[in-house]
Amino acid sequence: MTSASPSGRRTGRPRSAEADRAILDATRAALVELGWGKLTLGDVASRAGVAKTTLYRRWAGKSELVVDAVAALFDEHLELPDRGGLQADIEGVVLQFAALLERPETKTALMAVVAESTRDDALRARIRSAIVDRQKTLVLLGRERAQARGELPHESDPGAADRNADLIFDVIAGTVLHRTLVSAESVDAEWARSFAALVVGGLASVGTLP
Amino acid sequence: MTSASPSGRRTGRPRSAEADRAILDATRAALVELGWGKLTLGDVASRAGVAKTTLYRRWAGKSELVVDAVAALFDEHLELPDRGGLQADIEGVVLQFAALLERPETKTALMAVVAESTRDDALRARIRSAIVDRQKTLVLLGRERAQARGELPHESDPGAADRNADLIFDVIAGTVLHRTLVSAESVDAEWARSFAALVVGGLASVGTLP
Amino acid sequence: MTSASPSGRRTGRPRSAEADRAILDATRAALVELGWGKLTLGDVASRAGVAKTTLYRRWAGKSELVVDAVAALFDEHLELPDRGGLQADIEGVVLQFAALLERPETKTALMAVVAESTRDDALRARIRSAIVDRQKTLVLLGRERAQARGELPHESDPGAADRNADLIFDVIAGTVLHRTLVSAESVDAEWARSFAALVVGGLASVGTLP
Amino acid sequence: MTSASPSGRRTGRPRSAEADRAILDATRAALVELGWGKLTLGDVASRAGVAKTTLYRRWAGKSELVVDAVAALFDEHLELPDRGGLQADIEGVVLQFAALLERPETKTALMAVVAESTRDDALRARIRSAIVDRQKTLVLLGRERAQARGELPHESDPGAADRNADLIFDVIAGTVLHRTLVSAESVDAEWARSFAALVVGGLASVGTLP
DNA sequence: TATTAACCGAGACGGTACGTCGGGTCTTGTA
DNA sequence: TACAAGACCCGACGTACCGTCTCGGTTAATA
Repeated sequence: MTSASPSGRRTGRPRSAEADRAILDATRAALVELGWGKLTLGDVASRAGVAKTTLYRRWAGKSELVVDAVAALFDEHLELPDRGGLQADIEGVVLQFAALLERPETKTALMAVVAESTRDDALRARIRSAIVDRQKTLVLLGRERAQARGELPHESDPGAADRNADLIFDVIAGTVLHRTLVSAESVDAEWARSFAALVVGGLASVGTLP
Repeated sequence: MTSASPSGRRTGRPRSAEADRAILDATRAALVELGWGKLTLGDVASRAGVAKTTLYRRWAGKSELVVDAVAALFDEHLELPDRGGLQADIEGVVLQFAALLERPETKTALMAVVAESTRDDALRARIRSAIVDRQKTLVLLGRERAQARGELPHESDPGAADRNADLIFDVIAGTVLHRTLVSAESVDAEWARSFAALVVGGLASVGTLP
Repeated sequence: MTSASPSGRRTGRPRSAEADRAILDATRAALVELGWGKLTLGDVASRAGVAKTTLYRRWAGKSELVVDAVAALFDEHLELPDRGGLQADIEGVVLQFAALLERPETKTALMAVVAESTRDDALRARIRSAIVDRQKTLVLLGRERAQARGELPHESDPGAADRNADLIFDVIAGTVLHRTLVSAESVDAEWARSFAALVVGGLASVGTLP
Repeated sequence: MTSASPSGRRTGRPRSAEADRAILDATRAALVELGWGKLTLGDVASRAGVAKTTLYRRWAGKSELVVDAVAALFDEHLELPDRGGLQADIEGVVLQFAALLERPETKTALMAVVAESTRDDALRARIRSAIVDRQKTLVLLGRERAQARGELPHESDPGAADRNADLIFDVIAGTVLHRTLVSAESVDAEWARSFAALVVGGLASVGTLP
């Protein structure tokens, strides 16, 4: 008897991990060269040296593939180094996020998959778990640090705390996104300083209210 | 600036204004039913009772058509009623913008055309002039009113004033956009109040700094 | 009023007769080069300088297209020159038919479409009207001539006459087909003479029976 | 002559004879259900409860497999019972051959593999040895019997005798094939009688010629 | 009022990509 | 070594849209 792995497939040739990697790399390269609109799955497959069927066996379509391809970039490039103070931490994450959004593959892909996700719940869930929620942990971590430093009070009502974190997350991510992709202007250190000051000021004033 | 465009055509049958209207209406209807991704120009044409030729004579492609179709909604539905105070004005515009973004045609279209525009300068310019700049005037108007009420100081340096308005615009538009489309959560009066308080608090604290 | 062609399409761009011709030519060329098995409609289209859609607008599939393409060859190359006697006429048509079946495009195509037609009634009808029935008229014409010459009696029962013609048709066409494609041996003048003698002898002996 | 083919493999697991049988049965079943055109080797393998590898180890492709599958039917169902006279013997073999060709698996397969064989010499050889030559022995046997009965003379020139047998074979097999598959009409006893009469009459008249 | 140039609908056209299917090969674990 | 399973590469399938191009026919400003 032995084995009987509960869910896993047991027989047949196993899927090639090499192929997975090659496909995601090819997807990012194609995004850089062609952008979302002109990217085709046939082209991705041939760049990856892989048959189209191999690609479709793993991903249901362009959107799902691109989400996974750019999610890896978010994992690699977003972190929250401790800069010693709340405003400096915010500046840091803003600059990091902006740098990510200015990469050609991210810039062209992120808005597109979000647009698709407005009509596709499964895709939205995938974006949320692969990209959005991971960014949000940075906000939570930043708050913890600020509270440890005494820069922010400990919130007594946990519901209010969550709402507050969500708000701050939308403010930071949304503002940088809009600046970068809609206004199409670059984020430099000075802009990051101004924006972080605004947020910190806002937090301070809100914190004083009951 | 009367009429008589010097090089304009003079003879022949003029274009049907009826057709323009029918096409834009059909575009919005198709966006609601199908979303950006599944919208096809052939379908728009047949909904509008119009030949594809007629459509292509007026718009270069899907993106341009959709920008014009949703721009009309922005023109119709965005304004800045005077609610008597800066924070209330911000709350009002936030709720209005959120309501617009929750319409199915806007939700699916706006991110998509922005995504396309990351690779197409002409499209970006069209979006800017047809949609973005018109929203920005609301920010400028709001500032004027707040200054007239004495809620905000007059900025002496015009460059700094512009930068400030741009920042506030990115904060407001970006946050609402992110909340609505990325976080996919609705904007209610309470959220609008919290967010507006944050912005006003931030503005106050920044205003006090040199 | 005037026109109103009852069934014909009136509006829109008319179909290109040039395309029809180019597609059939390309089909024959591809049959020669590749044979039935390796012939693809995409390749035919590109040889013809035509889009695949143009091809599919006219023909439902490979079989239908090939039937039409080879039918044209039958029309061009089968006739019944009067050689002055029944046996000589049969020899002539046998040689002609064999020459047709030895062309590479016919050889590879005819059996293939007949094979397909065993499962497709519409295809069988198409083959019958485009190819088979036209050959059969040669048999009927040959009989008329032979009767005019006094070589064959006039059949009094029309049903028996039809059955007889069908039989002779199956004998002639079938034997040549089998010799050429199944036995895969060539048909020369001597073989044609032997075969025609057999048929004429058989006819004579049958004719003497009640 | 038992086994022990000199160069044959000796070690390892021997091939399953069960699998061979299951594959050929599955092939015939699939031919009946799907016809040649829609028959796929993957489907045959799964019907047979066998991996595709196992199938490809034994046959090079669809054509070869189908030739073997239908050849078995020819072996089973063709024989030449002695009916006491040349014409009756011919009628018998005609009816038998026609019955075979009216089976769905034979009907759809035979023309298809012959069509393939026009471009594939190895396949043609396989068809010849597995199917055609076995039918031809019936013709030779029939001639022997007729000569024994005194219905046909002994041919002095062996070359002419071979040519004659080939001709009669093409006439009989070809005519039945054409009647059944091209004309798509059934072969009944009366048609068989007419046709056999024609052949016997032809043979008689030819026999009298030098 | 007649001319005439630009418009209009319909739909065929050459393309490109789609997502699926089948062919034949290869790579697992098991017998 | 064979076997079942199933992933692999390849190439064709038939469809859908793209944006362009004829068609025959209409319409309004101009001459």
